[in-house]
Parts: sequence; C-alpha cells; structure tokens
Amino acid sequence: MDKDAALDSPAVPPEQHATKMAPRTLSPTSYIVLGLLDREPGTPYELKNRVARGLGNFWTVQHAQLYTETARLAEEGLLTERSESEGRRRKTYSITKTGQKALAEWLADSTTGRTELRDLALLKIFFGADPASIAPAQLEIHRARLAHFESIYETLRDIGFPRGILLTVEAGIGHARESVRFWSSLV
Amino acid sequence: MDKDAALDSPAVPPEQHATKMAPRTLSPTSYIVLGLLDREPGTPYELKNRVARGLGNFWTVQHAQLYTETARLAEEGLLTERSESEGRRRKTYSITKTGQKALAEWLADSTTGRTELRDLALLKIFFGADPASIAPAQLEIHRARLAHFESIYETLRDIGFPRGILLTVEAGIGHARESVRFWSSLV
DNA sequence: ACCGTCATGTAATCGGTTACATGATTCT
DNA sequence: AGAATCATGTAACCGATTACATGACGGT
Repeated sequence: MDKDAALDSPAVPPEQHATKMAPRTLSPTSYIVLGLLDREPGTPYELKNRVARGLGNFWTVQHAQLYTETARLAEEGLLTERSESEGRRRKTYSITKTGQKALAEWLADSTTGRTELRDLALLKIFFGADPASIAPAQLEIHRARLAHFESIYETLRDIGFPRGILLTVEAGIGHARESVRFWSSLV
Repeated sequence: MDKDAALDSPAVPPEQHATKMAPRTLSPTSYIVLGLLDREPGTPYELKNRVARGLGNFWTVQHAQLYTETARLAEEGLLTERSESEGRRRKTYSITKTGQKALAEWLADSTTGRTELRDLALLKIFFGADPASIAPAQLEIHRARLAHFESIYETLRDIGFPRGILLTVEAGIGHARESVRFWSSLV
C-alpha cells in the first residue's frame, strides 16, 4: 500500500552511479531551485540573490539550502554542474531535460494541498494572549507589508513582469489587506 | 590501560540533573505543548487528539513530535511526568510553575515576526503554472475551508468558547474569504 | 481464538537552521 | 599593507517527517 518498494533486496547499500537513482520525493525547496534555474543558469549564490529580490517576499529560503539542494539535484541528474577552473571554483548549475520535466509535472499538478495559517501571533491569541497587546505590533507589520507590496506591484507591472509574478504580488496584497482588517479590529 | 574507559560516563559532559539547565530556545511546538497542558494535564496521545479537534485547523502537529517534545520539556523542568504503573504505562504530563512562566512570557511578547504565505499553489503560479488550471482545485479547497470555519464558528460561539479561540476562527474565515476571492478571479 | 483495525509509542531518516570558515574586496 | 567587511561555502546540530513496531479491542 505504501508508495515505494522498500522491501527488495537490500544487502548492498547501493549508491555510486549517479545516473538514474530511485528518485526521492522533491521538496518545495527543490522546485524553487529548479524553477529559478529554469529561467537562467546560475551559482547557488546567485540563486540566493534572486530569492532575496523576488520570491523572498512570500517564501524565504536559507542560503545554505541552496548549496545542498543544488548538489543533491545535480547528483540526481536534474541539474548539471560546471565548475570554473580558477579562484573560487564556483559551480554554475543548469537545469537538465529531466529537471525540466520534473518541474513541468509539478507545475501542472493542480492537486496541491491546503496551506496552513501558521501565524505565531494567532497562536498566541489561541492560547489566551491579550489581543489588544498583540495587535498594534501586528498591525504595524501588516501595514508595512501592504505598502511594500503595493509599491512593488506598480513597478513590476510597469516594466512588464510576467503575469504569474504579478499574481503572487496581488495575492500578497489581498492577504495583507485582510490581516490589516483583522488586527485593526483588535487594537 | 588508556586513561578513560572508552564508552560510557566519560569525563562528565555535564547534564544529568534536570533542574535548571541552560535553556534552549523553545520552538512553536514547545509552546503548543505548554499551552495545551496549561489548560489540562494529559498524555501525548490526548494532546494529539486535542490538536486534531481544535488547533489543527490552522496549525498541525505531527503526533510523534508530541512524544519527543513532552519528553524534552520534562527533562528541562517545564513539565512533570507521571507514569501509570500498569499496562501501557502511559505518561501523563503536567505543566510546572517554570513552564507556566515560560508560556506566560511568550504570550506576553508582542514582537513576533511576520508570517510568510508559503502557499504551494502560489509558488506554482510564481514559476509560471497556468493559473486557470490551478484555480478550480484551489477554489474548491478554500470554499470548503470557509464553510467549515463558518460552521464551527457558530457552534463554538454558542457554547461559549473563549474569545481567543473564536478570534482565530474569525481570522481563518477572513483569510479563507480572501483566498476564495483571489482564486475566483482566475478560474 | 483469530483477525483486522485502531490506539499508542519508538526509531531512523532527512531537510532546514545555525554556526563556523575561508576567499575576495574595499578603505585608510 | 593591514583591518574591516562582504562574498561564498561547508559542517554540525536539531527538530520534524516518515516508517516501523507493539498493545488493545471489537467483531465473527
């Protein structure tokens, strides 16, 4: 009933030939790396900067993850790795056909589960914290976020960013507005 | 022959007396456990059920965590542990004064950071998935959530649940509405 | 009495976070 | 040139997810 056959012939802790391993289930972080590299090859450090500039607004990634995750994905054949020969020997990663296929499949799958709120401030309220004492700080945070999103929205739209990205900013604006509304009612 | 018997009890890496250890930084999971036990003592399994019934609506916890986290907190003196002597030897945990203090401090601290959206569906959109193909499933999910929240809200309010809990449900309703609005615009 | 399922718990694994380390660059 | 700072990378640790394991219980 479980997904992968864990049962067959162990005896040899396999490993070694990188090509075509039993594919683990990729994590969101994996797809972030694939998605970014699909736009353009780059080093982990560059990826870090791209995240900081765009995606980081609603989904941050630890920079160390970008090193480990690119290495894993290369090991699994979803990326290729090209080291520069002098100095830092930075590794530039590019997505492979296999990687693009994995990414495309993930993008096409519409059955992604629900998202939890996981808001620390709400958690405190749930456990009996005084709303009035939490609310001002939250209100401040969400107002700032709202302003930020609204400002980058203008910019991005004017310079013709892809619709997908604009949509995520719109979603951010919507949720920020809702948060402002909610916490406003508690101050 | 060699100075210290290789294996156990070497040199004394301190530890041992549970009382007053250097306190690690508690995680959200820690506070969930503390918060739940502050209402009423219970076994990890009971906690699991309480989470499933209430909190799980916006913050799920893996049941295995409830075993490890209660053990850790007891070790640290924030909980006490009482084993039943027959059968399963279930362990019932209660919060200590120290634990209540830690919880109260956390609840009182209003400087909790912002929350990320971290929505998989949005992530897909960001990376170029076709909104129209994602939207119907999302719409369905958020509509169901909205209905669910609205229904439990009535119930909880009628039986006089604490305000904090009602507020979290209200927040859930608000965000669900916003999500419905957002995804509706993309179908 | 046995079987299937639910209740309850532990162990192994893995990703993520934090801390550390070293190579470049700028400034004085 | 040396110090300070930034860029870039690796390693250690720890919590969380997953898988596994065993006890209890209802039904036939």
